[in-house]
Amino acid sequence: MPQRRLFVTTALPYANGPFHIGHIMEYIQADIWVRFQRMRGHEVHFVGADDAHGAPIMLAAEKAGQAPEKFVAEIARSRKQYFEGFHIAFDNWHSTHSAENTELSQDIYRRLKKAGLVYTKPVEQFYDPVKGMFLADRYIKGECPNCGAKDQYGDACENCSAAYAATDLNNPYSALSGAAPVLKTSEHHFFRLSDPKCKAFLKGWLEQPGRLQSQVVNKAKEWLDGEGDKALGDWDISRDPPYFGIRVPDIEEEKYLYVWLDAPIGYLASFKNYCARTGRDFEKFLQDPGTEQIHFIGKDIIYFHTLFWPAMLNYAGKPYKVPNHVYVHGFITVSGDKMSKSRGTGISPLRYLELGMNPEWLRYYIAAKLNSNVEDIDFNPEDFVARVNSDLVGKYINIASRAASFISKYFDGKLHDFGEIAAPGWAAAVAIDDQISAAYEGREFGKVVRDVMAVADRVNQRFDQAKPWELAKDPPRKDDLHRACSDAIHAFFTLTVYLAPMLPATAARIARELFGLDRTLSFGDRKMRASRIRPFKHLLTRVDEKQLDLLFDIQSVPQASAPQRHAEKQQHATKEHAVSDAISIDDFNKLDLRVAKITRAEQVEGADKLLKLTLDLGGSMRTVFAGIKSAYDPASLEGKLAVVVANLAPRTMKFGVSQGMVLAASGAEPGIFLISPDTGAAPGMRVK
RNA sequence: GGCGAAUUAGCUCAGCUGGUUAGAGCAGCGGAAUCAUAAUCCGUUUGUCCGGGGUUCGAAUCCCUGAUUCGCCA
Repeated sequence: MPQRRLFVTTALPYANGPFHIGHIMEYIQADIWVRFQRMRGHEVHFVGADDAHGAPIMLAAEKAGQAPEKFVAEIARSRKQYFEGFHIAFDNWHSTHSAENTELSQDIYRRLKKAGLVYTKPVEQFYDPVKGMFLADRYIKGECPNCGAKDQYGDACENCSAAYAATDLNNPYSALSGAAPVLKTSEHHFFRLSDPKCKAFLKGWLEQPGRLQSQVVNKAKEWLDGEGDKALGDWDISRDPPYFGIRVPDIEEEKYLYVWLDAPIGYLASFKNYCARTGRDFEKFLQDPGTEQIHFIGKDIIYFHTLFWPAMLNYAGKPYKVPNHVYVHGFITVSGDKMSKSRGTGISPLRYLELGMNPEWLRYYIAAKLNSNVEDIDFNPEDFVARVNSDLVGKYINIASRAASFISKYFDGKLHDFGEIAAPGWAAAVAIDDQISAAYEGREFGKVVRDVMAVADRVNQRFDQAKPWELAKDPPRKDDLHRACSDAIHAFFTLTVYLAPMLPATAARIARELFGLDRTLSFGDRKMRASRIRPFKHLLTRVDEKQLDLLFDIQSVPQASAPQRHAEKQQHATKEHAVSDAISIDDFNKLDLRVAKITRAEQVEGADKLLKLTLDLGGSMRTVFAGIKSAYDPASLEGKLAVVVANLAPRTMKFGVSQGMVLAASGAEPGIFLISPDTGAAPGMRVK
């Protein structure tokens, strides 16, 4: 199989807020695909960036009392914790507000102009005389010209659902300043998308077999082939100041490129930044005919990615290349409801992590529901619990769990060598390799999951039929025991290879800790049969339904600013107590750190940061106040293990005496994370 | 209002270009087992394949029509 060179991106998130579950779903989808391609030995470069420009960000920054540069930089800083938290392995993360993007965007603009596809014409638009800026439709309100309803937006009436132009509104006013807008004319730059050669190119591009999903082709052709007032129009690509964006080059007047022009160019900017960082030749790479440029996007931005984007790239010419594929996914709903930030529904990815929920549960669940269609998928809590607990833990992990103990106990970890013989469980697993591979390639992750679980079922069945627990009591049949258990372990390894793109961390642990493999898994490993294993350790816990209750308990979602404040305070506290110079072991030994079990956790009346914890230190009980209210719901803490500084002098606080301190991690980014001992630790144990 | 997509067991979903009595997992029910993180195994129930027409020897699958939901456009 020839090696492929893949340049893969995910849609650029708008830098005006934190990630929501929809972003995470897209990243998980792309990441799984990318990891699979890497396991097949292909060369993959996977990049993303923040989409930092445009009026909404400019206004949001203004509202926050910040320069837009600073505003988007802060958003950018918050991204890392999501990628690390959900094992999303971008090679590079950049921003459209960057030198690379300015250079590339202006370059592409110039080339389009040179190709005769850019022209200017005057546009009359509402202007806010107080703010001193032109107003997009969404910033204009007024009375509906049809039914007279008040406070309607400039595009459609929420009351009678009539559609109209902003200029049709009666008594219009600016949603920003309240001032009556005036009509004002300015010169705008347009991209001649309606040019016949442009449309002909797009038609050819769209219809290239295998390039796009058929549903996407149909949608795009609807726009492309529109007639009359639905005909494809030219694209307004400039904005007047004030605007946070990239200057239109080579003109005297101050004008900016529309954010949607420079946004997709951010894919290339991020990649260029990455090339510079890793010593690659950006232009050479793009021009290599073998390079495949692939974009993962959501269905809401098909328009931009199937019309504007390929046309821009095509007419900009070399070194730019048109996308090879645009892979579109649907939205994620939660219990059937459309996600809505304003209503506070949906799942907060950060909260998911803060609750200590395993990111691979979510990766697996999303994978199990994804296919190659543009369909919405639903996050259903009961379904989530069932899939993770039954499939992942009950079927798949259980194979290793039940077979490994015999191997360790009776065979000193050595596995049976089947030689040329294809043991049945392992053979069944290896036999589906082509369909697994094809399903991954075609983004049919749900099929991967179904196929893998079908084999897991069969392996469990065989294991039951062999009755190893009886064989173990019958010394003459020890060889049968060895075969049955070894076959199960071999099959388990093959299934682990198949699931590795979805469960990268668990697969890596299995490879390392169970099979002693000190390298990353490749798809070629599917046929490998190890000669021995190490003792089995707990691999994956089950989902506790209580965690889901907390995940959906909107009331207790930490306010965005609260963790931040706390983190600042923590840093402060660290400074106060910091031992800046090296310390001796004796100094360290002064600390009496103990494992403690949180037996009770309660809200403290009147305290906005504290929770009152009752700790079991293995015999003695303590009361400790911890400043973790912003990050933890009391109910989620009960029963958990923590680490406590047991010999800290008691301190009288407003709400009582605190007899120690619970250790937690926090950094510049929001979030507080309790330090918890690994499974097996018991209350009272000393931590050293 | 126009165009398009979706609608299959309690839940989540498979069912490719029409072909025998419509499938899986989970949940439910009855049993077995006790190696395994109460996991596993065996057996078993459930469907007007959204409604109604039509094409066909034969339709969940094609056509028409209605309902609901969701998009895109106006």
